[in-house]
Amino acid sequence: MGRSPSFEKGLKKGPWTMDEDRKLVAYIEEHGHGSWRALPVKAGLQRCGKSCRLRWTNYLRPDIKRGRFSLQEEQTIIQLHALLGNRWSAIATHLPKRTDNEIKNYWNTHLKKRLTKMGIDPITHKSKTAANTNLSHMTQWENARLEAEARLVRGPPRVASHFYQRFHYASAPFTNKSLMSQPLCLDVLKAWQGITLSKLTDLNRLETFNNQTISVETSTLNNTKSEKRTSELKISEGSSEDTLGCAKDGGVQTPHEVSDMIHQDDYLIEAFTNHLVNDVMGGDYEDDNNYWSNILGNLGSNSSISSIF
DNA sequence: AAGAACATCAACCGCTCCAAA
DNA sequence: CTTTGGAGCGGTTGATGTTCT
Repeated sequence: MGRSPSFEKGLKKGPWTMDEDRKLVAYIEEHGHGSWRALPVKAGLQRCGKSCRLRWTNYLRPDIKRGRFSLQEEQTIIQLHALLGNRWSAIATHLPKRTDNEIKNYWNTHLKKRLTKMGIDPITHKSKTAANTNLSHMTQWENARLEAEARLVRGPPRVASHFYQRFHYASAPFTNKSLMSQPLCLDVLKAWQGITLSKLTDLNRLETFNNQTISVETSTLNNTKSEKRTSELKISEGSSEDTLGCAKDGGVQTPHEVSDMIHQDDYLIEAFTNHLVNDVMGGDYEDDNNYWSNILGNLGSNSSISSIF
């Protein structure tokens, strides 16, 4: 492939100095970045345009959140990675203020190892061992949920394009500020998850899971911090019918059934969307609580999964 | 205390994509 | 239609920091 342009021109490489950072920030704040290729000369930097762009987008940009990833963010990354693979830039669009590079690094240094430790293949996101039935159960349910999310991420559904627009572009229909600034498809699924869990409580459909009740406190879009709900999930192990319960009309649906239903029934999406827009979106969900901490908290400190974290 | 091993993450490289000529 | 060049993406490297022996 030959030598890089920066080598040929004798441009500086390696870590950026504070002075270089200052020059780059000052220039972009005054003129915008414009053509990255032309920027270094105009800004008085001995760097290639590519290096400047990287430094700006991954480090100097003012709208970047740095530091430790929240467990909520971790969950989002894992879910999106299952859905999108190593498409870091696509994943980054769902994590406001995080860069693709940062997410990629975090995945490679933390999350990948953690999933491996849990016996989950970080590429396929499936349980590596048949013995790990609890996790595969969870994975199965998660997959059904992710399929629905994939539909929303990939493009407009066949029905009701106006609904899609209202979701995909967090704009006029919503007054909540937190909704204005980020893609909504994930939130749709969060809401769905919350609704599903709350329905479980309503219908009191409880099965057993290793004789253990996992109590999951859910904070959905319509739940403010002070109005969190607690749902009890009991999952039947050894039952021929997978029943990580999703209750509907008094019955219990398996993840497969839900997945099929999602595939076959666009009307469901519209109905759900309707419900979400009309009944749920009004609430403040900035305090949407933490998936992992709740799960782990309720599993207890003796749990083998807890020890991984 | 010192060196080895491991972890982290900023930065680079090579490649693809895509718009403009 | 083909070529060209800029922008962006994902994989990888390597400097630095931290932990272990």
